[in-house]
Formats: sequence, structure tokens, C-alpha cells
Amino acid sequence: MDVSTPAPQPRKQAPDAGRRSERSRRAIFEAALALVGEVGYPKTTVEGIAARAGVGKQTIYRWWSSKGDVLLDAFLDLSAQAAAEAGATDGEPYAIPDTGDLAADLKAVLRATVDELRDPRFEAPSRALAAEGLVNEQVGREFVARLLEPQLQLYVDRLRAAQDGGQVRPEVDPRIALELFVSPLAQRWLQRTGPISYDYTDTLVDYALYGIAARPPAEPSPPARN
Amino acid sequence: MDVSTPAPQPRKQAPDAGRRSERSRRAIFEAALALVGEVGYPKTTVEGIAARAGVGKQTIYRWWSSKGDVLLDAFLDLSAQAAAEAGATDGEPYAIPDTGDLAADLKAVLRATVDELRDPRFEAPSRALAAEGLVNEQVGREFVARLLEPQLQLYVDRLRAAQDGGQVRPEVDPRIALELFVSPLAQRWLQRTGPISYDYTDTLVDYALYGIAARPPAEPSPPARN
Amino acid sequence: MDVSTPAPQPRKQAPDAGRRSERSRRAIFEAALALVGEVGYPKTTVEGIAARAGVGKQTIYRWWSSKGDVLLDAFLDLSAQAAAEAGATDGEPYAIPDTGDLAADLKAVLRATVDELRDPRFEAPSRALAAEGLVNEQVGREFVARLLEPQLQLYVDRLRAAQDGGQVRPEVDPRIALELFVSPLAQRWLQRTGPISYDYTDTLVDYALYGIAARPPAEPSPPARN
Amino acid sequence: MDVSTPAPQPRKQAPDAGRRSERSRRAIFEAALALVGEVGYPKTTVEGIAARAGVGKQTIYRWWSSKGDVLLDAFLDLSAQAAAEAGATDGEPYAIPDTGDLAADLKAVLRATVDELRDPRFEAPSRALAAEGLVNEQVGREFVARLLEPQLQLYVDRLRAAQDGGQVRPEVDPRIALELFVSPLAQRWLQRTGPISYDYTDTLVDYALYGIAARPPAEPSPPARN
DNA sequence: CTTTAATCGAGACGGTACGTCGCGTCTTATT
DNA sequence: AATAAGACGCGACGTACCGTCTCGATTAAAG
Repeated sequence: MDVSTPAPQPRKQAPDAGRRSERSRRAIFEAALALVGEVGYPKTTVEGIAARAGVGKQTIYRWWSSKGDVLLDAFLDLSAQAAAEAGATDGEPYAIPDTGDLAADLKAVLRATVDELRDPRFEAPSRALAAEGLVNEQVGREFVARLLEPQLQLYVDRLRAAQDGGQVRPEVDPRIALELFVSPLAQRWLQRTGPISYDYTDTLVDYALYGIAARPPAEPSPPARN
Repeated sequence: MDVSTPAPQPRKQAPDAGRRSERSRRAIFEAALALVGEVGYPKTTVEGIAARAGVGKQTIYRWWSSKGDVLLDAFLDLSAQAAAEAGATDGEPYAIPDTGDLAADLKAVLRATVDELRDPRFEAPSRALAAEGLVNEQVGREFVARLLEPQLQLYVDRLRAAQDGGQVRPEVDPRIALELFVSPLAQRWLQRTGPISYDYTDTLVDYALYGIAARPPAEPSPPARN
Repeated sequence: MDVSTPAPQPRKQAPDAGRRSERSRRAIFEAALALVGEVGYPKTTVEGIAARAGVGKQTIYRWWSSKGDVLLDAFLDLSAQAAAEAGATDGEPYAIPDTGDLAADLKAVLRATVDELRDPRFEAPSRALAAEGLVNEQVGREFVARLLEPQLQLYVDRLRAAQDGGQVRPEVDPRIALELFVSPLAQRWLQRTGPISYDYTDTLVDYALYGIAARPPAEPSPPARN
Repeated sequence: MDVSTPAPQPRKQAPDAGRRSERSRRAIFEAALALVGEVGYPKTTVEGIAARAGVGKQTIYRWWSSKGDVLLDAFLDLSAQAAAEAGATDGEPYAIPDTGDLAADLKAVLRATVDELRDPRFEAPSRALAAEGLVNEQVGREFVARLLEPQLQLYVDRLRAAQDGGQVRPEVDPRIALELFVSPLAQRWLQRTGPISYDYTDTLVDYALYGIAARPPAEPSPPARN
């Protein structure tokens, strides 16, 4: 596997990926995710992961540079699995539905996100990765590039479709627009600045779409339901 | 001061806060902030702070529970100083200006925030605290309660004034509304998901106030200052 | 204050012994002896003594230079008390009895010593002091001069009386002679090199008095019991 | 070597003695002995030994339980080396000479012991070990069993030979008899109760062999070897 | 009797060392 | 050659005491 790319993440003298033990790799992922869930990220140690995975420490250091790096891969692996399960039936790469009703579509997706944020399997590792990413730039950039941005791109696509359909003003930058409802949810969750609920995300979508400013009098009505 | 309450914030076996050395306290704050700025949060150690402050480790552990706890207090102290400097002339506790033009006021404040986020004195410690807060719930809650929420409250006040003046729809929840422009900026900065600029924050305010949805035709004009 | 004697045991600026709290002094002795008995000498700390005695640390450091110093005084005090109790009836300063039978007298005294060495009140502190004395020369010399030598002198006196009575060869040095039976007992006890018993000390006295060498043939009998 | 027994002397979680670094072991011994000689036992610290040996603290704690334990092994090693040097020529395991003249042999050996006690290489560590042994029972017992008793056994052997040759009374217990001259020397040295010299040890031997009691004139002989 | 100055209980302080944990590297034997 | 195992040098942890240094509050002698 991975023959085309010369060296996926070369450390030191580029270990021979062909001889790599898949068994160890999986055991390391499972151990890392389990430990982060059980004792928290700061108390999760490379030594602990190795012991739990029944693996030598060197086997970890041969393929990753730090525990953050391990966890990132482990979480990507977990996400890929989850995505595969979700989209297994039709093989599609996952996208935001387009029923024509932008507000409804966004609300639905955000409600699903709320559910996911509450899944204990995801909570600990993703919070840990976000934290590590704030301080460790390498992990941060990779986290954003490999996990966050691909997901945000789905919103960009949907918003662009809405622009094409005339539901969103053409001069709006979708990459910024999506932050109006995505970032508040992310911040509430990460920083515990407030509760997250369906109501909350629904409200975010409404505010983002129609603004909070008062409308000048004599105006049909905001949503103007087709 | 503090004659009635015998022990304001007792840790462990409640050291006598009355005998506390102000000299050491200040030295610890300065050392902590300096080290976080110079070597980064992860490489900042309690031992290093103590050495730099010319203080015994026990003097740190007597009053704080962890380096995150120290840094939180240090940063609060720094913020209080900065606020005191800013508002020294009129003694006011700092508030968002109210010129009557909500959009202009918000843009101005956010531009100032952008400036602050780029101030190297603040960058390292606040990013570190945010990261620590994600993973260390105690620090996280205190960070939010003592630093973040007071600042957000200023937006709430300003938005409520705008509601009273009819510029913001009365049914809007200001606590949620402010997140539309504050959280995106916070996330871009923390997670490096994109560049931050005056343009960007101006755009956030516009989108948040007037929404991103297209308006039905024959509409006077969004801001339509009446 | 204290004009005649320049300074009894002057530390730093010669504290005024006249104002000294007898109450604290006694409490410190009791605490020190109790702690050495309960947790052992190495785990006995100045801080612990102070706490147990209900005394400030400075009160200890004002009058003694180290925990060894404290314990030495405490033990001397204890010994003085014990001696006072023993010799209270006749007020005599304590001496080895002289019944005319040197062997019997020495055996009797050594049996009493064996009993004392097994008294748990004495065991821990005297072992501790001996140990401290090995390594801390100041404590060692004082221990020897104030406790050990006075006791050994009693043997010297008794042996000299025996020399006067013709039971001990006149050219024998009593100070060395006494070591033949005293030192083995001391070493067995201190270094746990063997059990100590009445039999053992009796044997020591016999060996020391009559030697271990075979006697040339044709000799009446050693003790020649009057 | 040591294939059958999996763990010769396991401490804690039984580190693998086969992988032990001989280099570190020797460096630790040298550092420990040097430090005890230079700054004294109380100021010798595990940390200091580790630093001087260029070794991690954990490497010390992995194999020994305390600084006393380290020093004991270091001193045993030193003694073994010294013994090896002394008996290197004939390969014999070292014994007290037997010229037929018991008094002369004992005096010679004790004079050698006096010399050794004055060797600065031995003075500090053996005094320290003796002191530690008084208070730390584990070290004390091992010190006695591995160092002291083997040496005393040599005297037992020599005295038994003397008994066989008729120079010592047959009912005498050699293990006790040897204490008559060994313990006084030990105590004088350890507790500084008096000077040690050739004269002194010669006198001890004379007293011990022939007793201090006066002999009745013209005497046949007590044991009267029949 | 006051006055007053030293001692007292208390404990915070700058330090040193403790014994433990985990890092990332290295070595050994096994597969 | 990669692996499981784990010893190693190292650095930091959080704790225990050291001996010094303020603090009021007794407290006993001198005024």
C-alpha cells in the first residue's frame, strides 16, 4: 500500500512501510482512543499506549512523532470508519442534502452534528486534538486540513448551490458565511461557553440567513416561503 | 482589606492569605507570562517559573494548583492592567461605544479585537489558556467565567441597546446573536482556519446583521436608515 | 543579663535564657522522644517535633542547633530523671557496688545494663543518638562526654578499688580493661551482631577477668574464692 | 550466566538484571564512595551520586532502595577489590596467619586493622555504613552479614585452631572470645571514645588472653588439660 | 503597676532533595 | 528489517523539610 507516494510521513531514515505490522497499527489506534476516553488526553502517555497495545515504544516512535500525531491518525481512522458506515450503502463521499430548502437542510445537518458532538466515542479525542492543535502548530494544521476543512467544504458546496438557486445573495462569500453557524456551535462545544441543542442550532441558522437587524417596515416577510 | 472573610480562596489546608508575599506573586506572574511567550506553553514548567521568579516551587503550589492555574491568574492580572490603562482617563469600566450606528460600532470593536489578537504579549498566553481550558475543565470554566463572559456581556449590552432603539429585531437573543461574529473570529484565530483582517470582521458584521439570504425583490434597502 | 558567664551555649545573639519557657522545653523533649520511638530517628523532623510540642519552629532553633542536638538534651534529661528515680532514696550519685567480689559485682551491673538496653523507652533514642554521633562529630563528642564517659568512669573506679584490694593486677589499665566486657555488649546491641543475655555478660566478665588462654599446668584455681 | 534463575535479587517489578549496564554500576560505586569521602555521608545525596556518575536517578532507584543500600554495595565492592589485591599472589581467600604463637598472630592482625581503619579510603564509608546500619535495620543486617561476620569468622577459625593446639581453654566460646579485643577497637574507632594505636591493640590481646585478674602465686593451672 | 522588650506560636518564604513518571533513544533477542 | 521488551540519560513532577524570616500575642523583668 501507498507505493506511489515516495514517503508518506518520513521520520529519520524512512522505515520500510512495506514491512509494517498492520496488527500493531490497529492496536495502537485502539489503545490511544481508549486511553484518551478513559483517563483524558494529558494522562494518556506514549508508554501507556504501547503497554495497552502490547507493543514496543519504538514501534510507536518509528511511525509517529508524538502522541498528538498518533491520536490524529487514530481519530482520522475512526472518522473514516464512521463515514464508511454512514455512506456504505451508496458509496457516495457524504454531502449535505439539497432539498431546495436551504434553512431546513442546514438545520438538519447541524442537528446531526449536535448528535455527533455528544457521542462519547468522539468527544474526548476530538476535544483533545483541538486542544493539542491550538498549541502544536503541526498537529493543528493537519487537524484542520485533514478533518475540519473537508467538512467545511461540504457547506461551501451547499451554499454555492443555494447561490445558484438564488436563495443566497450572490456577493456572499460562502466560506465566511458558513462560519456564522458553524463556529458558534464549535466554540460552545469546545469552550463550554453554553449549552448546545437543536433549538440553538436552528436559531443560529435563522439568524445567519436572515440577519438580526430589524427590517424596514413594509416588507413581505423574511423566509417568504416559496 | 478583607477583614471579614478569613480565607478568600482556600486551597488545600488554607494558607494564610494575609501573610502572602505580594512581591513573589508579581514575580511569578511576570515569569509565567515571559516564559510562555519565550518558549511556549508546553515547555513552560512550574520549575522554570519558580526559578525565573526567584521563588521556591512550594510558593507556587501553595497558591495555585497547576501551571494552567498560574497562567490564568497571570493573564487576568495582565488583562486587568491593560484595561486599567485603557480606561484610566475616565475611570469607566470599559464598554462598547454606542454612536447609534450598530454596524459601525461592532466593526470598530472587532477591529480593535483583531489588533489585540495580534499583540504578541497576548497571543501566546491566551492561546495557551484556551488550549488548556479545552482539556482541563477547571481552568476552562474559570477562563470562560472570568475572562470570556465579561467581555461577551459587553456585546449583549450593546445589542440590547440596539433592540431598544429598534435596530435589532426584538425577538433576537443577543447572547446568541453575538456569537455570529465573535465565534468565527475566535475560531479562525485559535484554530488557524483562516486569516483574520479588518475586512473579514467587517464582513462578519454585515452578514450577521442582514443575513446571507437573498431578499425578495422590491425591497427598499437593508440598512435603510430611517 | 548573664554577666558572669559570658554565654552558656551561645547561638547567634545569645537568647536570654532567663525568659525561656520551661513549658516549651519540656514539651519539646517529650515530643522528640515520643517521635523517635514511634517513627524512628530518620523520620523524626524538627517540624514534626514543633508541631507535636505545640511550639513554633523558631523556638527550637533558638535553643538547639539540630534535631540531634535536641534529642541529645532530651535523652540526657530522661537519663537524669531515671537516675534520680533510681538513686532518690539515698541521694548518692550512683556507683557500682563493691561487695569485695569483683566478678559478682561486674556481672550484677552488666545484668542491670542488659535490662536497661531492653527498655523500649531507651532503645530508640539511644540507638539514634549513637548513630548520629558516628557521623555528626559534635553530637558524638557530646554524647560520649556527657553520657558514656561518666558511666565508664564508674567501672574505672570499681576496677581501681579492686586493684587496691589485690584482685586485679596492678599494671592493668582500668580504662582499657573495662572495654573488654563493656564494648562487646555495646557492639552486640548497637550493631545487632548477636543476642544479649545474662549468660552472655556473665561470660564476658569471666573471660575478661581470667583470660581465654590455657594456664600453665599446676595451678590451684583462678578466682581463689577468699 | 544465570540462565536457570530468572531473577536473582528482584526489587519492585524485577528489572532485567541481564540487561544491566555494568558501566553505570561501576560509575555509581565510584561516585558514591568519592562523595562520601569528600562531603560526608549526610551531604551525599542520591541526586548527587547520579549527577557525578553521569547517570539518571532512576537507574539508581531501579537497582537500590536507598543511598545506604548503594553505599553498602559500593563498599562491599571496594572491599572485594582490596581483598583481591591483597590475596592476589596466592589466590587464598584471606585468613589470619597461624605461626603457632596466638598472641603474636592476633596482635599482627589487629595492627593491620588499625592501619586499615586509618586509611581515608575506608574511613568515611565504613563509618557511614555503620551509622546507617544502627538506624536502618535492613542495611544494618546486611552490613553485618556480608561484611562484619565474614571477617569475624576468621578470628573464630584461628581461635579454634588455638584450642586444638591447647593454647586456648576448650570450654571458651571463640565467637564471644573474639569480641574481647575486636569490639573495644571497633567502639573506640566508631564512637571516638579513645585513641587507637598498636600499643592499645597489643594490650587488648594481652588482657583478653591472660585476663586482668591477679594470679595467685605459684599456681598449677585451671583447665589442667588432662 | 505599668512599660517594654524578648520569647512565643504560627507559618510563609527561598531552597534542596526526595522518589516517581514519562520522554525519546538505544540495545537485545525474537520473528 | 521490524518487532516486544525494557534499560538508559534526562527533565519535570508535586511533596517534605530545611533553616530563616516576619508577624501579632503573650509574658516576665525593669522601671
